[in-house]
Amino acid sequence: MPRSGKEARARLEAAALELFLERGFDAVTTAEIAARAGVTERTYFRHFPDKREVLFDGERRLTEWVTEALASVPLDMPPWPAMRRTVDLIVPHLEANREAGDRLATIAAATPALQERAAAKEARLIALITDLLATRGASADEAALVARTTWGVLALAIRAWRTAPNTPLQSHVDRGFTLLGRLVSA
Amino acid sequence: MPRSGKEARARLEAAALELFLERGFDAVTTAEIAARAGVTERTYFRHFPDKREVLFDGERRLTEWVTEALASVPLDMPPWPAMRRTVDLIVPHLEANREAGDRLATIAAATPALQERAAAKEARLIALITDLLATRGASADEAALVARTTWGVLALAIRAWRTAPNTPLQSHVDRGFTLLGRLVSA
DNA sequence: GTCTATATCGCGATAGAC
DNA sequence: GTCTATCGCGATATAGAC
Repeated sequence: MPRSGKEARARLEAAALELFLERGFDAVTTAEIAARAGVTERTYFRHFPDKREVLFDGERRLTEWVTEALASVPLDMPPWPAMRRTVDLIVPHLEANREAGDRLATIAAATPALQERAAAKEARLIALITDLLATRGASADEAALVARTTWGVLALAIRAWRTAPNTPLQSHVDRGFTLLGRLVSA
Repeated sequence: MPRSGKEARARLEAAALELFLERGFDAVTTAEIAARAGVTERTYFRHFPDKREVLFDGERRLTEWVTEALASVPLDMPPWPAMRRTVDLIVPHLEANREAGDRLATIAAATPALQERAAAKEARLIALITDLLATRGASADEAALVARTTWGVLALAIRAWRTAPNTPLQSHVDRGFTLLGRLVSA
């Protein structure tokens, strides 16, 4: 049992995932997660602020992808095309991590508390994108609108992708933007 | 102390609002809310499933407004214009209930747990709108996209309205849709 | 690491309202 | 009288303080 923080954290994540999939989120206690990971409950709460957060480390990576992707887009590109390109750059990451996303979706589907947390994470991510776009020179309104709308298309595409898994995510994304364009201009 | 459930519930809401504004959400216990309302803590939890929910009765009215507004829009109107009209119909309600919204925003601003709940409520409302639009004949994708996007514009307009209170909400809404149109078609 | 506050929920009994 | 809201008591788990 390595005491090194990183490994304990990883074991906690794995233990939580197993237990949640076995019994469902509500039927598992933090004490049980800690026990299966071979640490004390106290240690659990040193790594994660609450019972839900152990499931959302993937979300951290998502924000990194977004930040990096947007940073790689030329500064003279206006907000909307910049975000379209950012979405395109994130898609491969999402495709490569499909299973993690599906697992989370499965567990969260039965747990309102996790849906809340997920909604909050998405809101925070949109706020981050808004800030990044504003830094690139967009007005506050424009930044907020572009962030919300483009991310909305991506979120929608991901959902469609879950029900139609054989179509590449990028196709769902493209279809979403096309549809949006048709709707708004009509 | 009347036994009628409605009054107890109303007293609980009022008591919670007062206490949260006095001391902040985290510094108030459910026992204190119940005490000020003249009931037991157990009774609190019979009316509200958790400590946060007591603040979100207004949200229930919001969903009613949305449902009614959309129901009043002719069925042969396509989803996007139908939602634009729906938003216009909701705006007066929002303007009439500005104070309640401001109060909630004030309390929630300092409380991540309430921001989570608010994000979740918004997600549920968007899901409701999606369903309503689908019932009117929109495809699943179209319904979801229209719901998310139009509500996004409204949410944004409300935020702008809070910082620029002298401009009518409707102007913020119109500005949002105009800006969106410019962005998407560019 | 231990200790504790407090949110949340189950159950049986009671008491207004109709 | 029947309902349903409320009470009183108790149990457990999360989360934070010391």
